[in-house]
Amino acid sequence: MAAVTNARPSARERLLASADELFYREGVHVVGIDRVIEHAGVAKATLYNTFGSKDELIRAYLQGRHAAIDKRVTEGLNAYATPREKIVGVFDIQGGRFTNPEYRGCPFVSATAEAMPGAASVSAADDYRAWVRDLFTDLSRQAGATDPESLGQQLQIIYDGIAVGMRMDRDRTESLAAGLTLVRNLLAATLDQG
Amino acid sequence: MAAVTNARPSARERLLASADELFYREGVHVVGIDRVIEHAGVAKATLYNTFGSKDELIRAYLQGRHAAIDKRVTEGLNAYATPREKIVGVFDIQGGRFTNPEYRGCPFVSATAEAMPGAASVSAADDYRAWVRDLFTDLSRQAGATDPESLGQQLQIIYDGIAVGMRMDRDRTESLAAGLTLVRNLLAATLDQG
DNA sequence: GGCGCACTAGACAGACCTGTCTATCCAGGG
DNA sequence: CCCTGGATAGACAGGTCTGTCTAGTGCGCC
Repeated sequence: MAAVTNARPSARERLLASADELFYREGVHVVGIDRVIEHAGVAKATLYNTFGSKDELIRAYLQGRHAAIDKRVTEGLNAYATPREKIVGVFDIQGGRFTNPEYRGCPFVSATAEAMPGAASVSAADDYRAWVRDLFTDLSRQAGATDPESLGQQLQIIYDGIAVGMRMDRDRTESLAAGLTLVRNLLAATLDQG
Repeated sequence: MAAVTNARPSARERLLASADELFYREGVHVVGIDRVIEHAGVAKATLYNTFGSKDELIRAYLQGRHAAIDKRVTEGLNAYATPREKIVGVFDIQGGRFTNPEYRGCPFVSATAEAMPGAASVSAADDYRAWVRDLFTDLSRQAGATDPESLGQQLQIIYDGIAVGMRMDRDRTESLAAGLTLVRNLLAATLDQG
């Protein structure tokens, strides 16, 4: 007993955790491979055997962020009863992240800000944005919107705008509060009566 | 005659034009000094004599963008009669830029995406964001909003959200149209009756 | 003519980047 | 026992980055 399968995480897991922390905090262009492997305690050859290139490591980092957000939002939405409440719920759930002092903006917006057209980050960001759009559109449809695509897109605009404001402006709670007001008024105007 | 004061632009002007083009199209981190000076046809020593560092060149580039937007918006707004129309006018005027195929997102969002805390780009972006905020807040006040600060912030969220969507999504006109709908509904809800 | 100044070309330093390669180690399974 | 496979450290190649420095050029103005 005490086989102590203390199981130090695998090299792949440590690399991803290190990449997630450093890439998010400082940026995918700013952080070099050497810092990622040094922080992970992993040899450089292991990184290239596992991921093949820095670009693919960035893709894996963004896919991990996507999966984590999906899980957090999907599970969090169970606490909300109606589709309409769930829409506001998305902003509540993500707003909790946004107000974290370590929040540095949407990782997909940041990673693609200076990406070349074919970069892995771009396709990872496309996937994420499609997921957000579908989430809002589906909830809008369930809430009985007459034009759920349009409402979904408007919600995504607010979602993006809040994320930008919370990264770049001083008072973050202010930005989140204004965004929530915007969402509630939008839902009232769109869903109550036609 | 024909003194042909063809007046080739000064080294400073050529550097700024080159930086504006390359930094905006490809990103301030991606484009190196060598490419800026080569495209400008200017010696490296001249760049460092004129601006002192790459960081200050980036600041000058962003200040130039800020001044150009200020001029374009301020002049464009003369065509709109009421404060309320002017608010929508800001989105019309900037929307024209957003739909340009060379649009690559808000230069301040992109330049600061991976900037270190003390970088020149951060303070230039702070100045720009304060200008946008004041513009919307002042117009909201003139339009008779009961809480112009709140309305101004909500408008900035929409403004930022449109810019993000137009950079990252396929169909740009769709994003702009949704944003304009959002703005009009917001104004109707906020300004008509109290 | 001659002075000063803005500019030019380009080498150079020193650091950092991604990615490859060698050589070694160690644990688990047959 | 030995073999395999994943992991290790670290040198290395070849390139790029910012910023400095030297040396020289052309032009306006006194």
